Amino acid sequence: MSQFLGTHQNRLDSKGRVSVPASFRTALRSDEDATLVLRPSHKHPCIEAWPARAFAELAAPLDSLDLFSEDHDDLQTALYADAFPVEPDREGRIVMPEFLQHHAGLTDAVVFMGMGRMFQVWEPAAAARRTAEARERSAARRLTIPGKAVTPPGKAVTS
Amino acid sequence: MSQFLGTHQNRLDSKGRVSVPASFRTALRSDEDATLVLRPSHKHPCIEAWPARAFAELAAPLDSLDLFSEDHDDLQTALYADAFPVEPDREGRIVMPEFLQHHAGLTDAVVFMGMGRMFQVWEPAAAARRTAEARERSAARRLTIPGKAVTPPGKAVTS
DNA sequence: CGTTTTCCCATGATAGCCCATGTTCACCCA
DNA sequence: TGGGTGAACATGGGCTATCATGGGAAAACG
Repeated sequence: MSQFLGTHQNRLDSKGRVSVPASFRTALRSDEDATLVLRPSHKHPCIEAWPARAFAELAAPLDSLDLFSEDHDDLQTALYADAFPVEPDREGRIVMPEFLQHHAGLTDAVVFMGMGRMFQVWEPAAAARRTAEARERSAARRLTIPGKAVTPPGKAVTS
Repeated sequence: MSQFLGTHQNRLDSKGRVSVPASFRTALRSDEDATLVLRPSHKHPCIEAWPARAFAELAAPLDSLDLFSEDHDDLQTALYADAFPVEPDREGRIVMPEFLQHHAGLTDAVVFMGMGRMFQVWEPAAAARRTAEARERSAARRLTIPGKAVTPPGKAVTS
């Protein structure tokens, strides 16, 4: 299964490097291209990390938009301009661009949160808050994953 | 597909390992991938264990949800970030992540409860309380099993 | 030519792999 | 039907490969 699962904590060294958790690396290896695309999340103070492949798929819908529309322009800018491609070194580390460190408020320790197709990078305390919030809200609103693939998509989130 | 049935009790060793009950292992082997995905239940102080295959089916609908909805975000976080993939060693044991041991209040002995598509892992006393409660309430409300051999959609995932 | 970035090697810690053993359970045979 | 016997199971512990992390040397950059 090539998904990003679980939560891991590693350290930023003096050069701004962090080891990508081993399990995430193996998930990455299933892709032919080990490149990661880092971008600031626009919802949270964290960094999103997409495998190159997945990022491409994510961006693909852009092509269907009107090339000269405002929306297209904005989206394109938002999506591409803030993106940093990084390649893990042979030890499996990546360097966190200064800009992104600042966006996520990273200092010493960093937390990697698996999100399936991609993963997020957080400052530990912020990560704890976020997971607590997500757990709470999922439980409170009785969010549930629809059973089986039989369910027509759309009425997905049942109570 | 074979199912997880019955209740078994085993011990956590000093390294945090437990033997998965033999009958559950054979049920697992019917899958091509023996990986288990462990997650904290959000309804009970116990751990849910899903075969990789079943977990993938469970999570698949997430991809069809609106990428920008809050609900999707919360669900994704709650589902993936708290998930721990584990692979039984050749003796059929798995290591219980510290975090999950704490969530379920595990100390020495642990109870495995078959739940059909997946199974749960409990602290023995809590398991006893839970089964008693479940029996009682089923009897009181005269719950019956919905007809057909078809899996009831919706109910499935609620832990 | 100085400074920064990238590559490479070294090391301690950790987690996973593998072998060993006591015990229980099931099956077979007397 | 009871006892014996063998295999499967649960458990313990050692050892090795992998991982995370640090630092130094070479290369790129301005």
